[in-house]
Amino acid sequence: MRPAAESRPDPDLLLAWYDRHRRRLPWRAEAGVAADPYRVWLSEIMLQQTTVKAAGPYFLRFLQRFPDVCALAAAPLEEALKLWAGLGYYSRARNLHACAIKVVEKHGELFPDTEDELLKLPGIGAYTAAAIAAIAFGRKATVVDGNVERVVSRLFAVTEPMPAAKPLIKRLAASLSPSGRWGDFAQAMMDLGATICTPRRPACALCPWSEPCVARAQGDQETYPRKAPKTLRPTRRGVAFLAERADGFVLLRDRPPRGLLGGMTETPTGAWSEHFDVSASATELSAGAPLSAGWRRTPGFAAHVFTHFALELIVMKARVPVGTPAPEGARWVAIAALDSEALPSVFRKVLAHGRNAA
DNA sequence: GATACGTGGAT
DNA sequence: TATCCAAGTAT
Repeated sequence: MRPAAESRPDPDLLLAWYDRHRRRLPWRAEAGVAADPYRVWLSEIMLQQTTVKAAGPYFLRFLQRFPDVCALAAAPLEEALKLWAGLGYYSRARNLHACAIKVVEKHGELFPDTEDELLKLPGIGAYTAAAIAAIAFGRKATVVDGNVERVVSRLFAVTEPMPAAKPLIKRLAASLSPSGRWGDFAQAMMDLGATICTPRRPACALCPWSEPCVARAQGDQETYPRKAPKTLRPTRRGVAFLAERADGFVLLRDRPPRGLLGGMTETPTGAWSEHFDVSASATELSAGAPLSAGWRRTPGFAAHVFTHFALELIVMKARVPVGTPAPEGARWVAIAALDSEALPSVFRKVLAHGRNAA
């Protein structure tokens, strides 16, 4: 017979732990100080599927450039995309900008303070609506992110695999109700998952809820949350074109407004396919080039891994005369100015690969 | 419900 | 090196 946990998790115990271990984060208000909804919103969008460490510098740069929702709404989308470059999931930046405009134009420059209204805004889903309602406005809300899913699945030993278990986990999470302090409680749940109830080697000895944790009692806490088998990640291949002018300019163009890396800047590239012919000649590879020039294949390739596929790009390189006009839709950009372009990491790799090649 | 959508760090 | 993972959302 398995040992059973003998009590239910006490929300006040978690809040007491939170008060002792509260982390200082760039977007987090000091204890007892009202949070700024704009900062809460901005941070929650940035933290979607993104580590605290990665989001931190971006948050500070955004806040400096766009101190409030009006500043963000008044700026062109391109400004926001440039500041977002490198952070990933670029639809977040597009929705962020759209949301700012909507808040200014339809909500009198104030974020709505209920989950239902927040949910109607672009880029705000179930998690973020609950998080903003609780953290920025102190509303009662069940905030369930990946941390909370892990904490709850262990507390109650939920054996149903993710993501099918999400509704059950939400109900179980909702059963953990503090008597107040909903924002602190939400952050405490997430902090517990981030620092104690970690995916691997959870620090159960330091956990305020180790006693009522069913998985801990069973000794199989690391096996939660259970997950369905993952699918394979295919490799796509293609060609990227690096045209470099003698005076230190490279050819860039803008990607379509939606979809993968939508609205961002790229080095011109052909189609990416799982059935790409790797043995093609330089002439064949140059067929999709943005302009005619002496294209040469550089050794190796620029490799990048996305969530649902890996990418290997052959980098074709050409030196062109200073007077060469940019083709329709493309533009010459000074190498010294690349840092201020909305260039995703994959294209920074292409540039590095091509420019390092002989 | 399944899939598209980035990136960099940890193990 | 391979895999997993991180404060999810939109379609």
